[in-house]
Amino acid sequence: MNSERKSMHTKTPKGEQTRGLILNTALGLLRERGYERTTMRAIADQAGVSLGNAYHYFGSKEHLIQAFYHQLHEEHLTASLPVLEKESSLKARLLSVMRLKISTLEPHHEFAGVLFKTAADPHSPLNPFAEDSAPVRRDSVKLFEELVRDTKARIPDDLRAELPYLLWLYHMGIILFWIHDSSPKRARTYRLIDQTVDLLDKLISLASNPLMRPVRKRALKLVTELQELSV
Amino acid sequence: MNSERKSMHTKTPKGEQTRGLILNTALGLLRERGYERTTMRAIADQAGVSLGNAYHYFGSKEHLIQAFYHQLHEEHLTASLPVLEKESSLKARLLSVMRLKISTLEPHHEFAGVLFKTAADPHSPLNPFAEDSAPVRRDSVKLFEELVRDTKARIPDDLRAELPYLLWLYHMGIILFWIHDSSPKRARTYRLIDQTVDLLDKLISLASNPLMRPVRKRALKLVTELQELSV
DNA sequence: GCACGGTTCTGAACACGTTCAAAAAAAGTG
DNA sequence: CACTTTTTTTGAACGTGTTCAGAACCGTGC
Repeated sequence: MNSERKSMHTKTPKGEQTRGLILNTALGLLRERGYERTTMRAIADQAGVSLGNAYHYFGSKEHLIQAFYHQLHEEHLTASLPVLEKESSLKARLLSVMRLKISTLEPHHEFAGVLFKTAADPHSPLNPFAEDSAPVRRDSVKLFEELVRDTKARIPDDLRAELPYLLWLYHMGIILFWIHDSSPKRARTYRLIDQTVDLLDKLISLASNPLMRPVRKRALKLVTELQELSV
Repeated sequence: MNSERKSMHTKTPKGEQTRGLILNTALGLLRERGYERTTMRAIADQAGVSLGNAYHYFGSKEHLIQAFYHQLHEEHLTASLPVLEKESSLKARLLSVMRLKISTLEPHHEFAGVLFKTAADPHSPLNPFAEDSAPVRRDSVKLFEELVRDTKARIPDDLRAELPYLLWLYHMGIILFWIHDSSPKRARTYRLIDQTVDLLDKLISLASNPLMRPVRKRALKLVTELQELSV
C-alpha cells in the first residue's frame, strides 16, 4: 500500500547516518535474538532513537527484514563465488551453491520462516514479485546466471536463457522445504538437494535432446509467462 | 466427514452452540468484509459474545481462517463432482477442476493472500504440513484422487499412485500465481491453467514411456520424500 | 542576526491479536 | 436440596506494529 522510496527519507548526511545506525542495530538484534524477539521498540531503544524516528526511515518492520535478507544473500554470494571459479560443471556448481545457501541460512531458520511467510503476501514489500524487492531478486537471480555461464554442457540456447530463473525458482522451493524440515542437522534437506540436483542434471540433458524440442519450447514459453508477473 | 477436533473446548451443548455461533459469525464477516477488516472484536461483538470467549473456542484468528478455507474447499468440491461424472479424460477433468477452483476463490482474492502468507509459516496451524490442517489437506488431496481414478489413459501404477499429491502441489502453485495476478478478470491465470494442463498432459504421457522408467522412478522416490514432511 | 522552509526527531495515541484472573453459570455429587 | 467441581464467560490488561501532530534542529537567503 504505502511504499515509498527509501532515499526519499534521507536528505541530509545526518539523516543518512541515523538511518545507517538504525539499520545496523536492527540487523544485529535480528541476528542475536531472531525475529519475534526483535521489536521495533527494542531497535529504537538500542539505537538511542525514538520509535517514531525508526519509522521515519523504514516504513515497516518488513523493510528491515528485507535489508537483513539482502545481507544474508551477500554472505551467500561471497561464499559461492570461489566455487564457481573452481568447479566448471553445472551439476557440481549447483550442488555446492545450494548447500552453501542452506548453511548460510541455517543460523536463521526461524527468521527464514517469517521471510517466506510474508513473501507469499502480494501486499508485502517482501514478496519476490513486489517492486520494493526487485533489487534483491535480481541480485539473487544473477548468482544463478553466473552459475550457468560458461558451463561446458551443451544446452540449447532457449533453455540456457531461462535456466537462471528456473534455478532460482528451484532454490526457492528447496528453502521452503528446509523451513519445514525439522530433521536432525537438516539431513533431509541436504539429502533432497543431492537428489534434486542429480535429477535436474538429468532433466536438463533430457530437455536438450532434439526430440524434446516441441515440449521444451512449450514449457519455456510458459516460464516467460511466469516471469511477467514480476513486471 | 471429520469435524471433531477442537472438541476439547466444548464439553457442553451450550458450549457447542456458542462455538457454532462464533464460527458462523466469523465466516459471514470474512465473506463480506475480507480478512483485514474482520477483527476478533468485530466477530465477538456481532456474535454478542465477549472477546475472551471467542478465544476460549478458537485459539487464534488463524483457526477461524482455517475453518473458512475448509468451507471454500467444500464449495469447490461440490462444484467439481459433476465434472468428474461427465468428463472421463484426465486432461478435461483437470482443466475444469482448476478453473472451478479459481472461480470459487475469486470473491476472496485478498483472503487467499493471507492464507498463503501464513501457509508458509511452519509455526502456523494453517501451514499445509501442520498437524491442525491435516484434515483439510487430506480432503483436498482426496479430490485429486477422485480426479485420477478410472481415467482411461495408460499411466504406470507408480506414477498413478503419486499423481494426486503431485496435482495437489500443482494446484497450490496455480493458486500462488493467481494471488499475485492482477490482470483483468485474472486472464493470465486462466491462460496459465490452459497451458499448464496441456503441458502436464503431455508430460504424463512422456513419463509413461518405458524409456523414461529410470528417471520416473527416481523422480517419484523424491516425491515420497517430499510427502514425509507432512508426517 | 533572524526568519523561513524543509528535515529530523519525539512522544503519545490507536487498533489489533492475545492472555489471564476471576466471576457467573451449569453440571455433577451426596 | 446444598455443596463441590467443571465449564463458560467476562472485562481488563499487555505487547505489538503503526500513525501522526507537532517540537526541535539545521541550512539558506535576507
